[in-house]
Amino acid sequence: MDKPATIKDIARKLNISISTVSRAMRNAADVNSDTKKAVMALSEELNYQPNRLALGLKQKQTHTIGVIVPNLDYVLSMMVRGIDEVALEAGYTVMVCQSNESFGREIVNTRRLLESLVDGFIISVSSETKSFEHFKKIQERNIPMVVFDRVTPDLVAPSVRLDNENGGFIATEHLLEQGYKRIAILAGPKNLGISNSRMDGYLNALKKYKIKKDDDLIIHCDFNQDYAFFATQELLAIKKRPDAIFTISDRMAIGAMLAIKKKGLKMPEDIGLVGFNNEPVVSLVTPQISSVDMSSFELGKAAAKLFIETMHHQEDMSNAEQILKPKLFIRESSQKILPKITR
Amino acid sequence: MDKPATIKDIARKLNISISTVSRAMRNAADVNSDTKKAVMALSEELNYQPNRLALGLKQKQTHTIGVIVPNLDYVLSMMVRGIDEVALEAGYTVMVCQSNESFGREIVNTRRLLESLVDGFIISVSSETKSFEHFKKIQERNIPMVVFDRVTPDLVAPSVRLDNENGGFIATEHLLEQGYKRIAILAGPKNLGISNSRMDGYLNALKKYKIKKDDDLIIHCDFNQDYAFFATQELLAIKKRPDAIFTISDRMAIGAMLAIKKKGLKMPEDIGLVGFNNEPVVSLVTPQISSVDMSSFELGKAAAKLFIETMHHQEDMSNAEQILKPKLFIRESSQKILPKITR
DNA sequence: TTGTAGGCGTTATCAT
DNA sequence: ATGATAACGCCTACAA
Repeated sequence: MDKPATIKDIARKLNISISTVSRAMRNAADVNSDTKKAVMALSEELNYQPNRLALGLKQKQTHTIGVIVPNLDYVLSMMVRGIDEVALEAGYTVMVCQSNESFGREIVNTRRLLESLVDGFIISVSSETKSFEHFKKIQERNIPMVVFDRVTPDLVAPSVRLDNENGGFIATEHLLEQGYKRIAILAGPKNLGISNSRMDGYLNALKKYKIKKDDDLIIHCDFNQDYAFFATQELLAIKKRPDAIFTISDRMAIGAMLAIKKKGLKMPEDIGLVGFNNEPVVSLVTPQISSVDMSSFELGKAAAKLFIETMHHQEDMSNAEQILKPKLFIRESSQKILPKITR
Repeated sequence: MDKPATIKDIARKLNISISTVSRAMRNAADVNSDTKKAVMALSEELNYQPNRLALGLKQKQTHTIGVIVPNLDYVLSMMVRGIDEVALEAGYTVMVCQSNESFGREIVNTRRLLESLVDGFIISVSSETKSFEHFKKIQERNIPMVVFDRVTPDLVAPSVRLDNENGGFIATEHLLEQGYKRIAILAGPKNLGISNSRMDGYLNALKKYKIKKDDDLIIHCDFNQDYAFFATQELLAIKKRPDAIFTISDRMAIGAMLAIKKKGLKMPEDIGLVGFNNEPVVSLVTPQISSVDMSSFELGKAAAKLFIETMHHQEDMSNAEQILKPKLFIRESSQKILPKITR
């Protein structure tokens, strides 16, 4: 009972040829229904399962999509679920690899998946990645590739992402509308497009409201609660401290919140706070934190759909770009002015 | 530049035989260093990458581990990271599939991975799964398989899990020690071993403290915040309401907390609450929720290590069982009696 | 040290 | 309707 049955075994036992069995399996048109039945019965009995490696080797496609993500936090695991959903539907198996935000791991993952002859890639790049040669190798081979979420201009490929600039803008504009004047931003690593875009949105909002940007209020730190905590402590220590903080992730917002509480400041009265991602946790903490929502699950689905389109179209789709609109969820941490009730 | 270079291409260009190239690649002992150099140079130039399918087909092993998990929530994604870590180290690629808590998806995933000739499986079973035939097929083929986290007696295999019974016990005992008398439990689906074990621990603790179990206080509900919310509302509505609740997950604890707050009850004074998993969120909410910790990352690593052992050992390891000890983190939600300060 | 040939499990082409 | 055969990319006896 050890090694799997092959069509060869079936052919031998049935005294017919391999090719007939092969045809019967995929119930091709021109095969006697009796032999077909016999083949089916025996393959059932022997618990036959096709060998995907052989198949892949032969047809040069594996019906597998390689997905590379920097981690599996709340947002990304939702996206992966979305990808999975659509891919499965379309008959693809998904192979998920985590780069762990490491450039090296990303390269290894890419190579392995390439060697495994995946039919294509859906990628969100690691925060450490500054060179894109490993991904360009994919493109040189003409293998379909879609990037999602963390998109970068250095990598020209069909992409699905949030309108991060707009996300940064609406978050900041909201704070301005609430009357906050000195708004700080906790941004991510400098090379990360997602971070820069959100910051651009922040800067545009300031500009619109004719507020000069103050470099003291712009902090780059790791995507991480602890860093955000310390960064916020520093922010709160400067002479003219900010009266609001926009963080480009909820994790960071949590860190900021803790630092604010520790300092004894009240939200939204003393200081406003807006995060990004709208993870469930933000409505569980006190005060509830306002946050920019992207619907991660939908974004994942969109990425997979775009991928499948890319597969089927012959033309170059490298500038297909799908941009989802963010939505701000306003909560206690930033709502200084209560909405008027009109009647 | 389209299709990948093969050793055949290299052989042809170098006017040597395929086997020589093959040997040179894996720098076998008996190959002229000049030809070796030439091969290396050319393979570099052609950007040669071995074809894993061909390799796998030939050697009947793919250096790939199939991992099947019910979802990618906080706990499981930490475990997957642990698995990934160890597997990568050992030269394995990990293929993660989510069953989405669906029996059907689990079967499909298993079949696909089997067809892909993964070298083995590391599995956490879906909550919906009551029949295990699909997994037994793996074992019939003598393919190594380790189950982790969600382990069940219906599936005999090497396993790594938390001592869930003990987890339930220490949580409940803690509540009893704090003076709570009517302790309810929000358990998971009835067929889920992880849930039953935690409940056993709960029952044992009651027994130890000579408290009769009260079926009104034992609720089975989905692993889910909303269900827990409603279940708790019902619990709080009965005439002799519980004065403490133990939930077998933190998600459920959150749901319970919300219901408790809504009812206007105070933790820990009016009612005690203990969760399970010790996810970061429990120390962010107010009050902070006590929770039983399992170190998910370590558990994942242990699972992968056990898997690799299983691979290398010839003997049957099906009753290898590794059980990690849980640890209770006591927080505001259950600490009625403040610890005495001794001097 | 290098080459030849057969085979891994499957499909596809061409016969029959 | 069915069979024989070559091929996919690689490895491995065995032979030279």
